[in-house]
Amino acid sequence: MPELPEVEVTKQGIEPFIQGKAVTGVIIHDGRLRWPIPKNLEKILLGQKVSQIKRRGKYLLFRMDDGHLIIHLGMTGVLRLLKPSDELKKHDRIEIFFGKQVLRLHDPRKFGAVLWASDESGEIEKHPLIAKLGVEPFSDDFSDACAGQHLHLHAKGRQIAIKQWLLAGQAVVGVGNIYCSESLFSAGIHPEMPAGKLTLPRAKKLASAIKETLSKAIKAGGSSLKDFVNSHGDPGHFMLQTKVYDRAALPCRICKTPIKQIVQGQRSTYFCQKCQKR
DNA sequence: AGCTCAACCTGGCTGC
DNA sequence: TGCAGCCAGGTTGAGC
Repeated sequence: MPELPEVEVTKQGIEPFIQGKAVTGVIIHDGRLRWPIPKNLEKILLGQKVSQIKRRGKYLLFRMDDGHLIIHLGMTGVLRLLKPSDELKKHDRIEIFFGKQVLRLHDPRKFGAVLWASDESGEIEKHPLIAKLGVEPFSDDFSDACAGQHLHLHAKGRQIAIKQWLLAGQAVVGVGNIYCSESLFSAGIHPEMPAGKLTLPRAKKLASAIKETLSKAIKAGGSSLKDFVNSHGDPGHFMLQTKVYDRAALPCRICKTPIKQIVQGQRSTYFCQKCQKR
């Protein structure tokens, strides 16, 4: 479920309600996520206040008194703020209490992560999981003025298919599997083109396609995802109509050519052979 | 350094 | 209805 837009919407939905609140308890129901949830997390977090929530790529960074609580939703994670009396669901992995509210991570596939990074261990930007991430798509580092050049420079010399290169997130973060296919379609770029062949004009086009795709999705998430606060319904999978993703053999919305599905780096890619050029 | 690929884990869907 | 097989929004880490 979570690509960057969902993570951003989660952040925006939760932050106003727990900002300034102190942790009053932690219950780990099943800590066997991507990495084990630290067993002493309750001891660490108890009494610490959340001053803000930042998002870096698909990571949520809760700024606490003595460090950062890092949460990643993986493939299937959902984070919601509920009442402690609300019924616990199967696959709820951890609860973090803030007085009369509780933050619950629901994650069937356990690809998510809940970690602690103390201030003593260094700046959060230098944390091993954060340090090598590409630039944020909505930051000054990816402004309309420089985003094209940024992509162009990063892609230089790379032989890897542009789809896999973009998905890897080393140039720009947050372009997951769905929005990767969508952005390449919007930019008219064939997913199998070697990244190094990206010209500056096409890089500029790709950069604006990425930003537009993601911002539309954030808006859609903001309006169609139920709130993350006191919401019992499963938000499920809310995408606006996609242009190519999950549309194998269906007609291209522009030229009617059947959409092709291929596998690249163990992930599905969807594209239009006529609209997208190498 | 760049690239490929297995692995982590559960559930839902398809087809026999 | 049951069961095997395949697929799924992410990311690391091993190995070449």
